[in-house]
Amino acid sequence: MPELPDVETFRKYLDATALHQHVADVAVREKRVLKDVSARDFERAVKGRQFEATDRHGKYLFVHTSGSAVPVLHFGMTGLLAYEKEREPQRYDRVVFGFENRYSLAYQCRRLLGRIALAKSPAHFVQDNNLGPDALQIGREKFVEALRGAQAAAKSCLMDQERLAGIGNIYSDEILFQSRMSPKRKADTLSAAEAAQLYRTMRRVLTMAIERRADPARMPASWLLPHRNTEEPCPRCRGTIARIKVGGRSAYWCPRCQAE
DNA sequence: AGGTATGTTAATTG
DNA sequence: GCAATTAACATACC
Repeated sequence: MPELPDVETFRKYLDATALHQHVADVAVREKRVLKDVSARDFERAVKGRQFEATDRHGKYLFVHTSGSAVPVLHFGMTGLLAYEKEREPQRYDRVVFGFENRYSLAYQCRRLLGRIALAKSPAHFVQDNNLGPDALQIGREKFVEALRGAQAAAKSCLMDQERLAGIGNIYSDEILFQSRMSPKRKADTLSAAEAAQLYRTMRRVLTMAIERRADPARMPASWLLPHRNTEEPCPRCRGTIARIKVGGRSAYWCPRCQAE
């Protein structure tokens, strides 16, 4: 799940559950999810602190606490948050934050592709990891600039976190589908009008996906996302959805609707 | 058994 | 040296 709309949904979930609470206990159950910090140091940085505010940049969630270090949560392909009272440990719990009210917030990650780090600040983290502007923060001009001159597919550029942060495989497919643009289309062949159109579609798709809590079941039936497989017909023309490899990832698309 | 899956990154290729 | 592609990571499902 975790692309920009999913992470924004996790952020709101954390805000609605764990914000303003004091962390009574931190349990690192799988130290491989920690990036550049030991379990001992991570626990020491967070335990006893209060969760004060959250931020998001691209697919990264920042949790400001009453301490100086900022935990940074990244969800890989299978990460999520679960807040629950007197929660029994579950198999894919990797880090669990326990609060004074006996509830806990578990960071679950089945495939261990997600990571938790400590940053000095979101700005430092963004800089250190060469992240581009957040896909919902970037303006049209900068967006066009970010795609200009790239020989790769526009889809690959949309997913390149150093150009633009937040879009992954599913939402890049959705944006191209709604832009009626082929996933094979090279970025350097886009006209100014097409790039601007892509920008507007990107904003609409991400905004609507957040409103629907990034839940595929809630997305409009006219979107590709709920039919993103080769079994169902294109929701627009009832043609056959195809799958091809673009930049090493599977792109689902409608060859009839999305011109080459 | 082999291929696929919402992500990142190290290694490799051109 | 750079940009772009591929392999590897870990786990589950068809």
